[in-house]
Amino acid sequence: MARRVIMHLDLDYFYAQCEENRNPELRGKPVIVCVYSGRTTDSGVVSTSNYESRRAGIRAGMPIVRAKKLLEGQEAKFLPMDRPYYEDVSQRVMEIIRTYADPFEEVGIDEAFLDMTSRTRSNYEAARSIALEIKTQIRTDEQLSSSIGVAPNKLVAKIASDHQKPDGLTVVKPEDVKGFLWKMNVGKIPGVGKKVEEKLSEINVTTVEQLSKIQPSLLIDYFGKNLGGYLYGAARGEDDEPVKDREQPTQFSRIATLKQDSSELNMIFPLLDELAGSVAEKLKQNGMKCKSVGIIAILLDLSIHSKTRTLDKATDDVTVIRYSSRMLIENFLKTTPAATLRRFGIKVSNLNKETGQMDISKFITANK
DNA sequence: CCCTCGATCAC
DNA sequence: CCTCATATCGAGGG
Repeated sequence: MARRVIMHLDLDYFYAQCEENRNPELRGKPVIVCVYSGRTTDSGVVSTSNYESRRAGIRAGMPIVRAKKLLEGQEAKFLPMDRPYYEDVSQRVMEIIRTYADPFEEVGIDEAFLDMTSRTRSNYEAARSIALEIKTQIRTDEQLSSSIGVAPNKLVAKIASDHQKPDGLTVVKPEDVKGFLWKMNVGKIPGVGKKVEEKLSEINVTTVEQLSKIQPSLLIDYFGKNLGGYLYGAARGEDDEPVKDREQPTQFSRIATLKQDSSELNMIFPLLDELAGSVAEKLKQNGMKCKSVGIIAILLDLSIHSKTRTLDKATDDVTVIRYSSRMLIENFLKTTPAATLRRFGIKVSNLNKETGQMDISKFITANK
């Protein structure tokens, strides 16, 4: 197997950039795309903001109220998220870049991995010029800036695309991987979030270099076989994950915030019905059926609880989803008397495309 | 092996 | 002050 050339592409401040394109008046001003929860006029959080906003300290996940304070006196634009619109734009961009790679893997709405090995015959300079070509085409066709990382694997490519943003291009050749990662904070490693970072700092590991000095047995003890093994390789810039062509989604979920905290079924049911309709529609759009239906309850203290039930028969019927969800939340409230809900959600999983799918798996099982 | 549930990540 | 969507893993129970 030839040494791989993997590319990771990330559309810069995607939602906010889409909004700037839709309304060029916004350019140059702080633009903040928000998820409004609908409780009070400004309840909710920041989803994405442009760089004018980030300069003022705005970050994703920040309460809208706080963002407004940071931008007091400035002509900032706070906009509600318009997911369908961004999905349209995303789809067009993905169609463009898909043509550049053999295996191509969409990751979320604004990211993708491309395996460029065969197209570049493992040549990094060839990869660099294709990366520039891709960036140019996305800018020309969709007026979007993007950042690209090129490296020997997905792990390093992803870190590289994040390295110089916005409008960046970072190429990390195999011989440069160590130097590139060495001084980085472990938090830069995908999969290392707040919790893992905290746990690592307990054993005095904050940089990739320090992580690379830890015995694999200790990492596995600490994080389990899977994550421990991954971290051991990650510290060395090693990662074997293949770029895989997009598979079918395995779950759909919808979650929303109640207008008022409540533990009353009558208050929850209208929202439940709406969510059930939404996931059922999503199933039908995709020509899929679900074998499991679940609910998600987020309580006053923001603790998250979930209940799932597997059905006898796969369905895309809104009534089945509605009644399964009703039963699950009813049961949850019965068995958790103190529970007061802040948010509520429905998740369908165990998705199948074909109706005959079950028979095939039975056939395989029977023949083992 | 399958199911359920909570935790974590990261968008 | 605290949104929303998806994937993955480990543990526990069967």
